[in-house]
Amino acid sequence: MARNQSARHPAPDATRRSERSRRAIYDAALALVVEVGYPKTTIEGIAARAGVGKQTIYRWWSSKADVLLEAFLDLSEQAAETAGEAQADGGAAYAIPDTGDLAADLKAVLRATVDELRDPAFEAPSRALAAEGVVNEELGRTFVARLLEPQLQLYVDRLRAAQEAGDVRADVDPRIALELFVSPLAQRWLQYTAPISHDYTDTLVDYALHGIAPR
Amino acid sequence: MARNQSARHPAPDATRRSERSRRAIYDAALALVVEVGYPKTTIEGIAARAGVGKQTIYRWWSSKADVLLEAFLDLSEQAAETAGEAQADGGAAYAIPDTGDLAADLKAVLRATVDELRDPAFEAPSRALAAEGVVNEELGRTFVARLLEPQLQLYVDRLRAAQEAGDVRADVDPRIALELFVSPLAQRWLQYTAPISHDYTDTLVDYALHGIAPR
Amino acid sequence: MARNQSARHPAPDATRRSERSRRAIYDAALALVVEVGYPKTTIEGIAARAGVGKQTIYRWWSSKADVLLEAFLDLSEQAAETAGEAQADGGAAYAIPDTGDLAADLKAVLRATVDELRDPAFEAPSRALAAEGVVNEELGRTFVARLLEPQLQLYVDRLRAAQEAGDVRADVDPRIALELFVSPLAQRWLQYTAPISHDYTDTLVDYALHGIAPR
Amino acid sequence: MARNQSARHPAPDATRRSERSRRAIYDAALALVVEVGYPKTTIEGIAARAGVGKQTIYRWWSSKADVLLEAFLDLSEQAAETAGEAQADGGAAYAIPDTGDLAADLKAVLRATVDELRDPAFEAPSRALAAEGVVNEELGRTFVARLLEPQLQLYVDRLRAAQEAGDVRADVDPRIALELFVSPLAQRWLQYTAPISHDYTDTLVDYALHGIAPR
DNA sequence: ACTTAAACGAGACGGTACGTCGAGTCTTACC
DNA sequence: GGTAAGACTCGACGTACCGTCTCGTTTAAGT
Repeated sequence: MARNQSARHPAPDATRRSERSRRAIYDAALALVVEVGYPKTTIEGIAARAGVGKQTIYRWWSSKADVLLEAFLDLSEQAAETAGEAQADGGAAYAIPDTGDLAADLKAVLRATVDELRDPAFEAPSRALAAEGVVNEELGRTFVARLLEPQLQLYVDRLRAAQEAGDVRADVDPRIALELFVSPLAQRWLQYTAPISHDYTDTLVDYALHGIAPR
Repeated sequence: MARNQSARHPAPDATRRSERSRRAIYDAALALVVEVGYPKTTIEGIAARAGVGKQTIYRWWSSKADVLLEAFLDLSEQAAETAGEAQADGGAAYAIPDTGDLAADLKAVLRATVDELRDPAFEAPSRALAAEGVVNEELGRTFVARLLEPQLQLYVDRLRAAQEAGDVRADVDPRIALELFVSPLAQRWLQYTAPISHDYTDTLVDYALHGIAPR
Repeated sequence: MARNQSARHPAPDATRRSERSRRAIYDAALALVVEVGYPKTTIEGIAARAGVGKQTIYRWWSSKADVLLEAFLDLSEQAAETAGEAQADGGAAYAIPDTGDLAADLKAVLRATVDELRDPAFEAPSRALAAEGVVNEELGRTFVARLLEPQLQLYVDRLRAAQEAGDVRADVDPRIALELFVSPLAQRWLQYTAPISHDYTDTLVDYALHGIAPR
Repeated sequence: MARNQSARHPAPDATRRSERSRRAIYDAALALVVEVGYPKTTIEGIAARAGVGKQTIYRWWSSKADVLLEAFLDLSEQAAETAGEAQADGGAAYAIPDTGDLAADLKAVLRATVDELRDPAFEAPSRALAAEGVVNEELGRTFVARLLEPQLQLYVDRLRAAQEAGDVRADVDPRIALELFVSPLAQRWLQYTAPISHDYTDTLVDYALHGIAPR
């Protein structure tokens, strides 16, 4: 995304880019999405609030969604760095704890996720990006690759460890397995199909680990 | 949804409504969403294609999303009626077959769902509605209540039957259980997190029934 | 004007016409022109205010200007009848007094005209009709024939009497002569070129009678 | 007129204004008024014909009448410059000739005016503006101040010269005197009360100079 | 008095234009 | 050459009325 190196104009010189403007644009975009919602957030509005010319936005990003995506990635990275042991490779990732009790570890992480999903500063932009991604495949794939997949990979890692510890069957595909508890939460949140809670995610983990058929 | 009896104008007289225009608007809206995509579908475009004045749309619906929602509901109902034993109450519902083999029944239905999700005539509008619903809570809830939940209820029914047959544990909540295989498919489709296939949904059913922990 | 007997529909049956509606339409049209001005007076507005269907207006008149013209003619006739000795032929005409003093008679009538031009109930509709007539030749000619010319004819009559009395030269064309004092007043009023007053019209009469060259 | 510095938007920067667009708008407005008439001339039509966005019109003018007024002023100035000895101050004014024969001078100028009033390129827009001015006092006053009064002033000047030469009585008010021949012509033209011709204006001058009473 | 057809009130309809907003492009002046 | 500012063309918005077209419902003439 971003970086429209398609045959536009001469192609901007990134070394002369104004860091100040970039930050102001990120801040304005995120603030507006929280305050007035994504559909009413406009490029003109972002430019005005950031004290920036419209052209400066069009020079570096290709669309409103693109601006917001980068702003949100930036926000996530900042949050990651702030909140502690950021990973070396710049990923926004914490590892999932491994106390030896898989169920407890998953429940803990999912409870934290539930809490995060309720924080307006995260909810508004991520909802907006998710919505845009549903209808705009390119953005959707970027969103997944840059934000979602790295997080899911943490579950894959934890599940692999569990397989080695014998807590998960060896023939199970971890990438699919994680969806048993992650996707239901995602759908309830995204589509308002039902409320989310700590109890709910606990239940999901239990069902996912042991199935719903009689043992 | 629709029918904004809030203090708009005097409130139109539904008995005088033109059935012809309504149908033409549904057809135009669905066709445009398929052809040019939801964001480029405009009220003016729908009106022009339907051979209808813009005011006729604004008189009966409050937004583009609202038009499309009703158009899609109508389409679903028609499809249900066409395809066979429609329910008495106008519900768009088929029951899930009960051959006695729960796994096989679920796999069959999910395979059919995968196929449907790939039909452009259904995919374009439902994707558009889902996206809009993510960012517009009111529409989202209506979408769920009118379209999604009735379909999910069929799974609830089948799972309850399975509980009585002893194929699902009695302490399992069917409304949550169904999410183990429905939500992962939904998320992959909606967010392009990974490809969908018959094999994939088969696997989901197996994991959901028996869990991922060693038996 | 009015009575569009052109090949429209079957042609309405005037004998069954609702007198009540006609009056209500006249009243509404005149009131709206006074209250909101001619451009903001709409057919829908007149119909609503008169408690009448739009079709009832379109059935009997061909345009907004046409409605107002008849309404104003009706108003003029009423005013004429009310104010005294209406002429036999239904004309809205009083004769100009003939006291033997031409200058005094003309000044008196023009002073009365100045007063009438300041009465909002007359000013608003007649201004509207005059304006429409400037740009719509057909209406303009009707306006002149039905309203203006009958009034000017009174001056012609008075001037002819004056010619017989030797107060006006025999070789003067009365139809042109009257314009020397009527048109300046009309232009000042219509076009706001300068204020109008009794003194002003008195002066006009003096100049017109004796010229501006040295005697 | 124009320049609505009232609390609209931030107020556009006139130095950045596109001269090309302005000219194109003037040309389109005048052409449309001539071709389809004032009522059927629309802002959208002007914009389309001028190859200009609607917003560019709304940015610089407040109404259709305002556009046309400026277009016509511009046309008049151009005509003045083209046709000869334009005044220094940008006034659209020629002096009225002074051959020593007042009657002949006035008749010559009025004959020229009659001819001009028949030129469609002038007639259509000036009729439209006059009509609008009748019903819209603000525009009417601007029309008079910017277009009409400067022309009438020429008559005032000529009449004053005539007073000094002893051809007009000293106690006559030239501003009123000029109306004796100008206003009748104006009214016949504006309101279609009677045809205009060179003979007619000659007669007006004779009547105005010497009056209609016996000498 | 009863019938019946036209006028009537109401208002939905296909349209056109309104005046506004924002998109994305282009130009100007500044640093 | 990047930038703030903002004018530009363009397209869609949602609204107001236009003039036409049904709908029942009066209502007045002719049986």
